[in-house]
Amino acid sequence: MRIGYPCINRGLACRCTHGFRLASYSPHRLEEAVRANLDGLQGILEFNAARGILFFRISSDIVPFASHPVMSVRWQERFRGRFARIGRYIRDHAIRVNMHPDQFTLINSPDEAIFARSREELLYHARVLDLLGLDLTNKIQIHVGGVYGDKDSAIARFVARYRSLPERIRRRLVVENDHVSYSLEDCLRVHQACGIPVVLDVLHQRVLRGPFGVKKALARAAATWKGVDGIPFVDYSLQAENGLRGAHAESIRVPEFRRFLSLTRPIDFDVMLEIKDKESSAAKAVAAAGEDKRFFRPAIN
DNA sequence: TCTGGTCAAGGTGGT
DNA sequence: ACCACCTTGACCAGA
Repeated sequence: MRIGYPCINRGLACRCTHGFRLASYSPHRLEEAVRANLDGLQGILEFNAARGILFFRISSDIVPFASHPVMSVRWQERFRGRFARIGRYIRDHAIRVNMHPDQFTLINSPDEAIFARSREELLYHARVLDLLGLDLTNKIQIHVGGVYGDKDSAIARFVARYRSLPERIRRRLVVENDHVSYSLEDCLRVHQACGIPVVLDVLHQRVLRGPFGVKKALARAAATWKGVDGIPFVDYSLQAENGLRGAHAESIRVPEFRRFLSLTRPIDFDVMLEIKDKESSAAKAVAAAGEDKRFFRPAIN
């Protein structure tokens, strides 16, 4: 079990999310942003590794506008060496990473142009992980997408489109349940049809299916992962206690997290904490999980 | 230097 | 038909 957080470290000055407006695009601007993002990523990974936080979601902004027609820089060649160095650091420190293209990436849209753009966006994400030289346990997670008035045909379209994707994308792609349209059960149907591994989002699952059965949900999601995919991971977030519906909590609630750990024993999995205060909650979760036999400690050297 | 409106992309659901 | 919300940060124009 590794524990991590997505994209942003709130305490460090380092960031890997430097961007700019499309209107201000220039090759120089792009190169500056990527350089700063790679430096920032390295800094965040070092911060994390020193604290036993060995799971991290790399921001899709690492190369701004990578799949947009405006892109005119051969960024893969330009930054090959820097990506390779960071990748070596990731491997040497037994870190696992993932990426999560945002909600505009829809492989089941009836609109072929939207699918084509989504495929390009997925290809970009695969290229980043390939440039880092990371194995197939480092995943790209997306949602099933829209319903378009008919869930059965929307799922069938997802499956057909998934099968048509290049192996380079398919081998890293995993699908996550959402809190509006596609429940865990829906994602398992998708898995049955095409073999894609399923990421459990613990909060979304509770929203759509009620408060019970976390372990069963996890066991069913875990069964969709093959050896080459590594152990499964989950997205863990929690509702703000007195906030509006859907509002995410500011900070982890350790007793609740401990219950989650004990409830899911002995299944081994990694945990992505989608919580506002990021590395601060991750450090608390690492401390809480330190007592757990599943928690991963790399050999020190 | 500070502030707040706005940012590539789509879909859903409420009015 | 239209608009807010998604999750939230941070860019950038205008003061």
